[in-house]
Amino acid sequence: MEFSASKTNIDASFPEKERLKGKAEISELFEKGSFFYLKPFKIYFLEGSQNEFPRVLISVPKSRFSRASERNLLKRRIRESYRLSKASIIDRLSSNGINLKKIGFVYVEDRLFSFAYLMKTMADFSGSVKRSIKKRNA
RNA sequence: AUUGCUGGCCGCCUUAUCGCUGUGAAGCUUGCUUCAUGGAGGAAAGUCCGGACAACACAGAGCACCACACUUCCUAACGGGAAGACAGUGAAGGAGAACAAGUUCCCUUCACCGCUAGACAGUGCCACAGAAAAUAAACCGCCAUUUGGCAACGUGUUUGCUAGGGGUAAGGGUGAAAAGGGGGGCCCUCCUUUGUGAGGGAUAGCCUCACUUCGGUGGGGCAAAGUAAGAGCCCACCGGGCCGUUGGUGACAAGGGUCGCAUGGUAAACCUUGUGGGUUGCAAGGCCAAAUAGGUUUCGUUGUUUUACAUUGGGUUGCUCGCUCAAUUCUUCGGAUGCGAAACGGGUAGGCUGCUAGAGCUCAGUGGUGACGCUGAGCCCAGAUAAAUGAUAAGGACCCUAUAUCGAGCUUGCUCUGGUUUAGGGGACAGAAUCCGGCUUAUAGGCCAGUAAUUUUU
RNA sequence: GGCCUCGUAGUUCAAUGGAUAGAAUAGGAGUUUCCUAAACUCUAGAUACAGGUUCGAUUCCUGUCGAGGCUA
Repeated sequence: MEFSASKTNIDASFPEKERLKGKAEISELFEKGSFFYLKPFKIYFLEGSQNEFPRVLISVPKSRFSRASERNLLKRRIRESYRLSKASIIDRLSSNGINLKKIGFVYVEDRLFSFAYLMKTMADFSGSVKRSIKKRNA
């Protein structure tokens, strides 16, 4: 498939241009994007054109974790798990003809989950996106 | 050695892989790659104080408002710290006249602790209880010099009962507090002006000498106390007020004289006195600046309008608006408005700066009881911004629990201040956001010093 | 980042510094009723935590903890 030519670019890095920032950009995701629940996240996404890398937002609400160190720890774990499973996610989505522009991970559980659990969740991510899109179109 | 208290210090380490980010260098595809080298704390937290820095304001003084409040020192400054003073609490010891006891009070030592100016500048408050609660006060009692009534026989300047008035703070009970504290007010003689009289003695107390375990003990000397009743009256002592003296930089302490000395507590009630405080905060402030909308100026364009949607006067109506009638003024090279273009300035998103070399860190010497200061040498040690400093794996050290075994003890199958093995579990509190100095709060575990108690050994 | 306000029964609110902290409602028990509701009677239940000032603290002061709000 044609996307495989650019597959060399998909490594395990997480540079600044793959992060979602700025008030207008984030508002667009939350107002126009769709969402679904995948424990422990509420995941927002917005579809885009081909050959566009998804930009990612990670959010841990202050109301659930009042300690700044807990929020930092969770955000690092989420970012690390996304970074390590990014290649397989994009590969599987593009093979199904889905291109995402923006993704938002919002942590909605009250407990701190371990890194291994988050890795498992990331493995289910692409399948959940596919199901969500099918359900929305139906 | 264990446990407790106080103070100080540390707060996992190593390797590999994959990532994030600052700085420097090189390369080119000018925003990427490669290499090198940095990358959370003792509280980064709470935002409780104090500063630096920045913008704005500002002749000077007073009032108001807010904060602070023993003294001296440290400090850039502080509501912070150090050393002291004084008060309070606790413990131990001592004194505590005349039988014992030793509460309160007093003295000494040690520890802890204090938002510790002023309560004779003024105002307010002090519930309940209690007679009385702040200009003191008479409920039950007690007293007899007074007045009235009744009774008695001893017929009186009588005695008893009772009522009113007067005096009195010993006793009673209340309360957080009852007017500074705890004691004493004894014995004898004389006089007539029967008195706060004179004299003598005793005791407390004071002075002095010797000894001392510094707490006292012993010797000598001087030496208190008015009254019908009662003691808040009198006497001396401690404490206190006022005025000198001495010591201390000072808070204050010691001691002398004088005043019997009713006048409490609360200022974390109002208040008074003294000292200090301009306001806002790095999202301060400075610079660059897209798109869209709007502003100003210029140019272009016959798109629209310019005898009425203008002005003035009259009528209608109580008045206004409205309606209606009449008059006036201007002109195409002009005005108003629309459209298009350009420029200018403001300024949003966004970006850059402020931004990290500092009241800096380490070491050595030195002054000071100490907080801390001074001198010299060396060092550069986070700067993110939807917010970096991480994840995984392996190994090591540490702690806890259980098991097995060795050792020790004896009650001989149990115990442990011990050593080793195996298995399982644990690693806290917590994340820089302009920067410093403090305070407060959270914190698994470990180390050091001082101190108290207990046990063992010498 | 900066600033302000408030914590009282399960809930909503009271209470000059003065004694057993009050009321409504919810809860529990009982009376009434064939049963339930309503009504009536009784009952348990709280000053966020710690320290201080005071004879005495919900109230005054200080510090923690928690909740809510304002500002850019």
